Amino acid sequence: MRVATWNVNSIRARVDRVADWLERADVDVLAMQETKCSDEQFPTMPFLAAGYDVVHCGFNQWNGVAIASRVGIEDVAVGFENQPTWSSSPDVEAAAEARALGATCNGVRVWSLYIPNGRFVGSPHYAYKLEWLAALRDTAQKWLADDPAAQLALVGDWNIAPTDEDVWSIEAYEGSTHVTEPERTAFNAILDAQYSDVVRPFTPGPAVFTYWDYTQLRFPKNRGMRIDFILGSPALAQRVIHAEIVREERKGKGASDHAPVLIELA
DNA sequence: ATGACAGCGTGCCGCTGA
Repeated sequence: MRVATWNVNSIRARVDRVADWLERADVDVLAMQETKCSDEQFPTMPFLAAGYDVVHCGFNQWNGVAIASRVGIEDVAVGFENQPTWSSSPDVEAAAEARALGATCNGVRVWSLYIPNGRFVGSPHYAYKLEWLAALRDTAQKWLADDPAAQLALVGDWNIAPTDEDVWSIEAYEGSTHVTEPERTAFNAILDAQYSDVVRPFTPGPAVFTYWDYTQLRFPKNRGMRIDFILGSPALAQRVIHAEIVREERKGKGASDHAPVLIELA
């Protein structure tokens, strides 16, 4: 079974490209992030036409997560237990954002995750990011405590570069989000909860990235960041026989600024 | 060739992204 994650940066702007890649890459399950639309606006038809069922969680033009599968989608969960809430302004009541969607596909529990960006160090959004990661860690730890043999995949855009090798220049990110010690500690806490990065062993660095800014020729110069990850529970991790970052999909006009990340399970 | 931001709506600027 082939499972992938991709921050698509608007599904409406890229649905043909995504559906085309699903078929070409022989993907069974794709978790998407940053669909940037409501459930009503989500383009379901191209997925159905390609042979995939799809579930989506989106409230407005921000965030948005989805899972497409051609091997079944069961027990869909919108958000996770104790997922922190966010309010965009003082007159708007805080609510859970469209950043987490879970579904079981052919025995694998997949969570499509879009971790908050953090904006700038010390901002309310940065505190929210750290809270969000801590809550995810606690809940994900419970999932494994309840069933140590569970096949769990926590996949998506983590908005963290866990090591200095995961950015094209650590100097360029000095003082920025994504590389700070608290963010890295929060990410490592999930690894400590027995989830492992199942892609890195197949795609060692340095200079191996999943995201490249649209500006300043960052992609052709390979000045990117590794921030999209597939973290697997022990039972899932031991099934991984291949993994890759599909740089080809970052090329050309109309590409997302992220590349898909793909694993193959025995 | 991989090539000098992109997508969205309260829309033609401002916000978000990282």
